[in-house]
Amino acid sequence: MKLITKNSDYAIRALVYLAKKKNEFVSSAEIAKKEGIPLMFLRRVLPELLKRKIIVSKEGVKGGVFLRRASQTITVTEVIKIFQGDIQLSQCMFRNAFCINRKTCVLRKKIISIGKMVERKFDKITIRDLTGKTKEKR
Amino acid sequence: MKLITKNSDYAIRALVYLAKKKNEFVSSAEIAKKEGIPLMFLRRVLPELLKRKIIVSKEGVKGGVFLRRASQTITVTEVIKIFQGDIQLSQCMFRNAFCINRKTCVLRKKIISIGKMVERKFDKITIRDLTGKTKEKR
DNA sequence: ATAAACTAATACTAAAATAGTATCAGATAT
DNA sequence: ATATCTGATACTATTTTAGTATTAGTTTAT
Repeated sequence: MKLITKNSDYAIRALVYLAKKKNEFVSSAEIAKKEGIPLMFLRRVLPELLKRKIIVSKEGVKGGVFLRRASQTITVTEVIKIFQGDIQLSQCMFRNAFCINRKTCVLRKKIISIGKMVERKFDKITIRDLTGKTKEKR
Repeated sequence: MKLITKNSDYAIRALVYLAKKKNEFVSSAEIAKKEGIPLMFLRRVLPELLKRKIIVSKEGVKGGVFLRRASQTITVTEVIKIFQGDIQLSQCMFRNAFCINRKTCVLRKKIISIGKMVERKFDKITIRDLTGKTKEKR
């Protein structure tokens, strides 16, 4: 049971890195190097963040990316959803024709609510929280 | 992000089925048929439950399995751990040599605590809870 | 105008996890 | 003796995740 894949992980790290450097274009090569992310992997991840308008990019020499939105408005949930979609349950609970109890299935309901809870937790974590610039909230 | 795999799912379903039928040997074929689980799959899952002493089995004609422990003592966490192991974090956070901040990494801490929370939630759900025989606790 | 430094898009391969199947040996009730 | 069951194990298929490579196009500096 893995909560976060490399896609999301790398994206989050990149965003945190950018949050620390705000207001200047940073190349993907720099981020990759500093954060230990495979460059080619990162270069497939960043355009997703661009499409969702989380970052701005500029092509060409002295190009790169930077944050488009304030780091405290970007949540971990948002990033995870881009790369991993919604939290999925055991799929047969939805699809399996044999599962007659689908509508009343207790486990299904419980798992859904646990998924929601995880989402809410991640929702409270912003990129800014991960920069170490803010004091931890309890 | 999938919370439960088929292994765990099928095992849980089988256990719930058994919990409803307590005190008689039930064949894996019956469980498979009634619960819509691929028979051969289930027959690989049940021995794991046997090893952990969650069920008792008898070979041969009129053989089968039944619950060894009271259904309210068997938790979903216990079953999930058998098949999925502990909740894993994003692994690079542990392994990646480049992650200098490992010890202080805020995200890592947060994910660990979220994982623990999920575990605690599943820990509160017993097989009995899933039989529909008990009234739901809030 | 052209070379170097950059991103965008896409196609591809590799590795790992998950899902499912098949086979054979042995136990037991009848 | 045989049909009905489990145990063990090896195998294949599918899906997801991870990572690489290629080509095209943009922009700055010279």
